Amino acid sequence: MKTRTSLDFPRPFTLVDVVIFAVRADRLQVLLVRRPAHESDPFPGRWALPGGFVDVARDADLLACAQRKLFEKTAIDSPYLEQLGSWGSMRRDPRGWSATHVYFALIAAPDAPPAEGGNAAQAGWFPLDALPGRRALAFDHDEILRAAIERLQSKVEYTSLPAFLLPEPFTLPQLQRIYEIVLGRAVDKSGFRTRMLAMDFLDEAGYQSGEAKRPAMGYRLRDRRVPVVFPRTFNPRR
Amino acid sequence: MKTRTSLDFPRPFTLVDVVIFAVRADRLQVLLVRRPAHESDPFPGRWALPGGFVDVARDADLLACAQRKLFEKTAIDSPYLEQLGSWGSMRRDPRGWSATHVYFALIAAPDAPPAEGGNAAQAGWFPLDALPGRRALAFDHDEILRAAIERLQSKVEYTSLPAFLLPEPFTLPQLQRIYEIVLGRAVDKSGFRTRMLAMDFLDEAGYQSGEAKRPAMGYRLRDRRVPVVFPRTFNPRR
DNA sequence: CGCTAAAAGTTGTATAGTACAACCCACAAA
DNA sequence: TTTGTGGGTTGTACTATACAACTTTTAGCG
Repeated sequence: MKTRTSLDFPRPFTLVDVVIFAVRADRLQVLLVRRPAHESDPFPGRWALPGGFVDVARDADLLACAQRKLFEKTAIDSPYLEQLGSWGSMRRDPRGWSATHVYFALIAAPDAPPAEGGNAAQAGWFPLDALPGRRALAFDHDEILRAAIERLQSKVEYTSLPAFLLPEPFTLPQLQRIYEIVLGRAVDKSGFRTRMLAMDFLDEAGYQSGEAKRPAMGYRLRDRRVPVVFPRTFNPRR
Repeated sequence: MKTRTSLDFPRPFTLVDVVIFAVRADRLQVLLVRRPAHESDPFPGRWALPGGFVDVARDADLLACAQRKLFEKTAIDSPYLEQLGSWGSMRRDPRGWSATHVYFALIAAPDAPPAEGGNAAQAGWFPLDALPGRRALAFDHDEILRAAIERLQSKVEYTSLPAFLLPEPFTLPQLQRIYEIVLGRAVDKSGFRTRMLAMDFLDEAGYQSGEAKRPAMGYRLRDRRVPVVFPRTFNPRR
């Protein structure tokens, strides 16, 4: 290895992309945007994760950049946001060596379609079981999205992550439903309740009437910044 | 947001750093290297994580770059290597906006000091309880190192990660010792064994005599690429 | 006004997986 | 041959939970 005293060498592109999850219509969905149609752009017209180049003048750091990109697409300014990982290689972008820092966000389901935010790019929600076909996304976004889904599903087994997919206050049956949707299987009601309440991360917020037959207790997260980690996973006795 | 048709805008620096862990002398240790002493370099003479700029000509992707940097420092070519995360901001490097992709590696303890690899940089192993003082590392490497330690310790609670810190074949008592060193607390022998064997990720490799009084069964990992995830954490009855 | 359906929430039981502790076993050194 | 040390096993108590049956509270309706 040579010691580099000069900084005069080629630099890769630096990007930030965001995988935005929400539960809409009882299904886990992801927000995708369409690439511009100009033939001069890579992957014109293809669906892609929202994101783009870091702007060294505007973005103080990677997280701020991710928050900016998320806000531009959803007008949501304080979602749950965690770093997923980074992908970089000389091949992933035809324009040259590029590396993207990927975050994943969990937001409460908006009923309306995504805000167009004044910018021309189309955006759309895609249920995970109805994604654009394999290899259909731009760049390596197929692979990134798979990694995000895997991370989400595995963390849902042993954390309170799904709580970030609901607007507050939410009830325990609602929360359980989200767990079942993300995990793709039924969860026992009794065990679920004792576990959630035992972890002591929820604050009561009064009974929620009107939603169902009998009013259910509403809860808020005591700390919206970080999920709670359970000491065990949910283990059905197969 | 403007659509960027031109690629003529400033790019951040792109780096890769590696946090290399090993257990030596019954303590968890990290490999650090000294920054060059030139006053023109940032943080001259300070300890830092091994790493540096991505070389767009040599490095096919981020992982390859991390492997290269690790090999240059340790001459080890197939350790356990996983991505830790990335850190990027306009402030972390005085030379300008920079982003580093950080990997963490677990290697079997080398008895010899780190290979100097022909390059002048000094390198040294530091036990976690005897690190250079707070704020002593270059860049934001203090923060990165703390994150790496946190990730390692939390994953050790519920994965087979410590197995990558031992040369094969290893015995269960040896493996248990590594768990105890990393976790910083005693682990029950009986429970440890049943758990490890129940997870079915070890292959017997014959009795290892000479190590202790009574020969112990040696084991090899069935799959050296990925750690095994346990359904529960170790939970002493406080 | 009471009956009924449906969802919220509770209670009870069997069981799996350990934490803890006491034990036996194989070898090496004296 | 004895003895010490670490490897490995066995046995018991306990805890969380999976599963299932149950009670409670409301809305809707005749």
